[in-house]
Amino acid sequence: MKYIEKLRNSGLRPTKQRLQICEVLFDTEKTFHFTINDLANKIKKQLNNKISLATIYNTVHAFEKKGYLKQIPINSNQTYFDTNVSDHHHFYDLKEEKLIDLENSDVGPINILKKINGKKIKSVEVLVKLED
Amino acid sequence: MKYIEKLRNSGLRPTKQRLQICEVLFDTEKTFHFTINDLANKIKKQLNNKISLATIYNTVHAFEKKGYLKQIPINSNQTYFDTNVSDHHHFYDLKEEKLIDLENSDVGPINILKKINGKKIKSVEVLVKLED
DNA sequence: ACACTTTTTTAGAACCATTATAAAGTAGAT
DNA sequence: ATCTACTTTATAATGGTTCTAAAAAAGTGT
Repeated sequence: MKYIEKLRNSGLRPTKQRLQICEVLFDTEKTFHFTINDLANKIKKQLNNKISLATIYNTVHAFEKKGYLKQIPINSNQTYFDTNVSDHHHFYDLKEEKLIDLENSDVGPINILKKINGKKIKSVEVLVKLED
Repeated sequence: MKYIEKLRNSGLRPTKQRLQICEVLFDTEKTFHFTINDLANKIKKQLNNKISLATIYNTVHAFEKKGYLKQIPINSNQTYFDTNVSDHHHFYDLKEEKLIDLENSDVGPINILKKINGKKIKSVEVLVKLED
């Protein structure tokens, strides 16, 4: 299994559940956005066995901490995650309530001129809201 | 009262509660960021009478819909609002969990090159995460 | 001022995403 | 195989937000 080493290298034991969640998240041609609820449904459809909701939460947070997933900053009652961890941005279609990737090259270079003493910039995230 | 007309023009009846919330939100030298919980505490401190939490939620949402407040897109268990409704952005200090305004002039012009068919850009919001 | 309609406020219940708990199961090391 | 630390699990608890339905207030017409 190709994910065993990846997990072990991160200090995460390669359990059956984690490996299966890896398959659902990363064995896809395209990256995608999801909520925990989306992911739970996807897991139920794709796998024969059940994975507890608590495990899904734990695993997603563990993967996020290790940098295999990113949270998308957006106001919603649910938290959105992205399997695309490269530096990029998002459209948010307010009507359809859907996220669309915006590659870095689709957004001109962003230059933050203001500096805060003793703080470093960790990330710059752009959310472009769309209406009809 | 200076807020009576403002409310009436928006189709909101100028009730005692709404006027008092206006005072707390807009009778300040500087704009500020807040959660509903922050606002409820501020109201409790500044006013003698109690305003129901449901009313605070209703009012904040009404004001947001009318454009007197803005939601700040950030992942948190609470929703953050901003009394500064001008076009601007935010730093988010991850350690202190504090928001800092970033004026539009502090961020170079942002040019979204990608277009989505039949959709217009409603807003462009930048969140700059800070670490030590 | 009064009667009438519509909007607003309110306390409390309900909702629901997320987190905590604690017991059972599993992985890895010796 | 045994031991220890980590992981999974079902379920309970938490907590921000929304809903409900009754009481209060605001607006309108007379």
